Amino acid sequence: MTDIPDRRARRRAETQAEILGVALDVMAEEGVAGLSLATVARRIGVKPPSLYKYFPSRNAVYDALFRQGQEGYLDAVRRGAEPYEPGLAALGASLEAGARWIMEHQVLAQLLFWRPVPGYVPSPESYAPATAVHEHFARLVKGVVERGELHPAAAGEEGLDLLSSLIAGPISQQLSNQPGVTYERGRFTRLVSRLPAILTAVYPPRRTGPPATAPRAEGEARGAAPGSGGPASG
Amino acid sequence: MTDIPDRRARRRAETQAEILGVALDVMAEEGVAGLSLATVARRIGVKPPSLYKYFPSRNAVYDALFRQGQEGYLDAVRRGAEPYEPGLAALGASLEAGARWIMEHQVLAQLLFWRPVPGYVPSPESYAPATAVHEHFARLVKGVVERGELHPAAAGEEGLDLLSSLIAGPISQQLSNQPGVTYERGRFTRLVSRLPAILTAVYPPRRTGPPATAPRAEGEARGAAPGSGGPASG
DNA sequence: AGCTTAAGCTATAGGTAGTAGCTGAAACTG
DNA sequence: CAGTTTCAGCTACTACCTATAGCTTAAGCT
Repeated sequence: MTDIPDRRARRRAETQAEILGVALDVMAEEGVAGLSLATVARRIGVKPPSLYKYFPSRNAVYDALFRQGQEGYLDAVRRGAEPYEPGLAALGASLEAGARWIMEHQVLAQLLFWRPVPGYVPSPESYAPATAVHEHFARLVKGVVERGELHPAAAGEEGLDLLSSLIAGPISQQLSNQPGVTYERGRFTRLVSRLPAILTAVYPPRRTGPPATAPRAEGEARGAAPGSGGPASG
Repeated sequence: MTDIPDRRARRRAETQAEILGVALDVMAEEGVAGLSLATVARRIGVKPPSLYKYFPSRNAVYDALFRQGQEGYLDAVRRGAEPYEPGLAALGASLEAGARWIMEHQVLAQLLFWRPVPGYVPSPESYAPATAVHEHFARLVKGVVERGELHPAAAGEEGLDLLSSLIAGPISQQLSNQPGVTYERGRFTRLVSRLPAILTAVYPPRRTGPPATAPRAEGEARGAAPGSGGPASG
């Protein structure tokens, strides 16, 4: 039974993966910026300098995790949209899938979306999937517009900025005010399901022209709605 | 010329203030979690242990800054609303004033709204103004509702959560994607001025009842508008 | 079987937060 | 004004961290 050709490489990869896993644990306990390689080494049963055989520096560990996170998040938002044909439903599902992934990977999310580690800057390779995420949502919004569910302006630069801000809001609030809570039980995550309606209200798909300009159109405003039940219901 | 009674206390307060100021500088350069008391000591011209005569620990420095920040932010949102009588305009002005304060105090804002420092938890005293901020906005929204500019649901728990998420979105995006940029030149801060219109769209002031429930009310949606100019404009 | 490579180690440098205890001067007090 | 207290600064030290240098040993390739 000849072993797999490069047994060494496999072992090495396994150890690297173990390091990253333990690093995530430590970050969950001590805070993202509180990662200590010495603690990781202690837990996997080696002396601290041995870790440098697998990663050239602490920041390299962060970078590997950053990359893992970007790829996981990209995968999540893609899978979320997959079951649907292009349209508002696909966009909503993708947003929710992303939010769920974030709540299940809160430590990685902090690393991705905030910049909590002094001295660490993502390498271009690790950052690459972030661009893909942006393109993914741009494509989704374009699909929504083409289907006539949103005004074309939604696919413009400002529209995409607004979209990213709309999703960043509940996520950010949830992570900082109720960390450790699941998606279902979050006071802010529940708002994610209302984003499609809000988007529709901001960029209504009117043949009659672009959205109105008056910021305080009293009697005319309507359309966006709480996700379920009456106002202020659970 | 008898000196001011407690000359020592004044000196001491001055030194404490100097420490906090330099600490802010260091945090701006090295990252919020990258504050090093040794660096601060070097800059103000003393040896590191001397700082412990003024603050019992590094976290105490963070806590003093946290408190300063909370008070500054509370002051900003209050002043922002002051010139207006209760209503949507006051709410909008308060949101914008808060956003401006944040962009002018980005380091403090990170300390306040994210939790970037492992091991530091705000003391109850320092956290107190945060509650006041929440009450401030609750009161403002109540005023808007009483003036008939928003549906009463906006003043409910979920409405206030939505409001805080709506403002947290652009702020969070701005801080993490374009830090160091002024309020005026921010790609995301410009969205802040559109929040009142978005709120109006989500909680339209209808006598006919609570906002509609259907999340994808296609033809019916309208009302929320870009702050100025056409869609996707500057 | 022998050679190569890599994974672990110890020792060390240089950085940090924080404590203990000393000293000298500034500021209160009789 | 003199004595006393208080406090701001210091040095020395502990314990921890990241990271490097260089050695040893064993696993794995040829």
